Amino acid sequence: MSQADTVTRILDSAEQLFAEKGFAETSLRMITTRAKVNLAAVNYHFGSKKDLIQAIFARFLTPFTQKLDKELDLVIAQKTDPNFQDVLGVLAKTMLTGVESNDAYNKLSVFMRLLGLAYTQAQGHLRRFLNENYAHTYSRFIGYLKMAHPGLSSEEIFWRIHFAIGAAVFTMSSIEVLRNMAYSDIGKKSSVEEVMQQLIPFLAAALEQES
Amino acid sequence: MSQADTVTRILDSAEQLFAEKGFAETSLRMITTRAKVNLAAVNYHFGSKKDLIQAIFARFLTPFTQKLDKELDLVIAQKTDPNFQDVLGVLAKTMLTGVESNDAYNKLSVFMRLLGLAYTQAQGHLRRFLNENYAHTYSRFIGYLKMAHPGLSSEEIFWRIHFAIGAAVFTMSSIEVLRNMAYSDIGKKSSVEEVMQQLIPFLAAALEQES
DNA sequence: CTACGTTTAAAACGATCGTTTGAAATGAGA
DNA sequence: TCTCATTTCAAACGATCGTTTTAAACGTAG
Repeated sequence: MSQADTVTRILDSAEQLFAEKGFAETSLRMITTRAKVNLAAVNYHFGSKKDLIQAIFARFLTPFTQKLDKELDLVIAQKTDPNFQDVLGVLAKTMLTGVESNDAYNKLSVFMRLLGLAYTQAQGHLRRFLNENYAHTYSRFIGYLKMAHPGLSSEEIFWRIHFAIGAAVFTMSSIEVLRNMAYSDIGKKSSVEEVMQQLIPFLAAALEQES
Repeated sequence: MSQADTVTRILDSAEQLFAEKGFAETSLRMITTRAKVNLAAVNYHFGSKKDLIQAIFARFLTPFTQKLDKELDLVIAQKTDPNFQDVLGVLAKTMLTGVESNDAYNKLSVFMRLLGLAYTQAQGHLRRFLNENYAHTYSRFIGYLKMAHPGLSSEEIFWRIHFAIGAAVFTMSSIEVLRNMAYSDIGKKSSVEEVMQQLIPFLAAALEQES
């Protein structure tokens, strides 16, 4: 009972702090202080700092990829040849499921920032972990996109997807910096939701362009 | 004489290592070892690690923004009302000036990775530094984009530019990871140049879309 | 209540970090 | 050649890091 509390509080605090500062810049002492648990609790419950980082990604990604897999099953069951928008729609739907409140928007953007860090910061162990556990669903998703757009080469699909991921992840990664810049530039502080409503058509236009 | 060598060797080594590992993950001892200079040389010549980071950005950005300013002057002299492509073309031209060799491509991608880190990693001092020294040229550039596309609101311009920066910076930031992923996915290792030739039309399509 | 596995607590470990110190080496001008 | 400011060097500083250790507190089954 109190064990679960400790584990959850560590995960919550670490997630916040890692998203704010990055992995190397966040010490276990910061995490345990914010979580109001003993310093040794991280090593006791998770083993090491690396294992803690992987646990944070697993907590989000495992249910996420399960949900994504099921949604892909659904679309394929309805339509043997889903088009580009169908496939992208599955991703959008999965990402936004359960996202109604502003709070949920923030959780999503926190996790996208972590995803950005996973690419950006070295952390070889993390890339290995993500590859071993989630590459299957990722490949499946990319595969459907290829099938939906036979006119595009595999390379074009691959790079466009990652350009799009880049725009999304970078924006969410530095959204606080950007919102402050936007505020001083245009005098208005956009909400996270407003930013996403600008981002989606931007990505759609870029992904679907003719080559 | 030997001073300039020491300073330059430190800057070169630090630039490489920061781009590979990030700021916090790179120690002064790694830098001075690779540069083959004494550990104390960094503090002697630059003052502190923070000052070294700023010096690296200054070495690239100061001549870059000067060149960009001059190119903007040129375009304005020729055409009082440059269109969207004119303004974006200035940026592309400035970025690609002197970039013929593969080596120069790599230098450009190294610096874009550093720019990505500047957004991503906390480093409040760096954001302050960049803002104090280069915000003027940045604002000027954005201003011309607004003038060229009066149909778009300031917010739309702002966010689209940063979506595009995100796609570019993220791609260049994680280009080695992505090239390896692409290699295992599609069996071919794209060159940096090929990736940029895919990126440019992607960004153009996204930036210019009708709303 | 007692015994025992689980969890928490305080303290210390060795390693590494950025930075400072003081002396040795260097090199150009008088 | 001697002088003196500049630069390099080895060594050590205090601080902080992730991790380990050892014992105390806790909770539950017998």
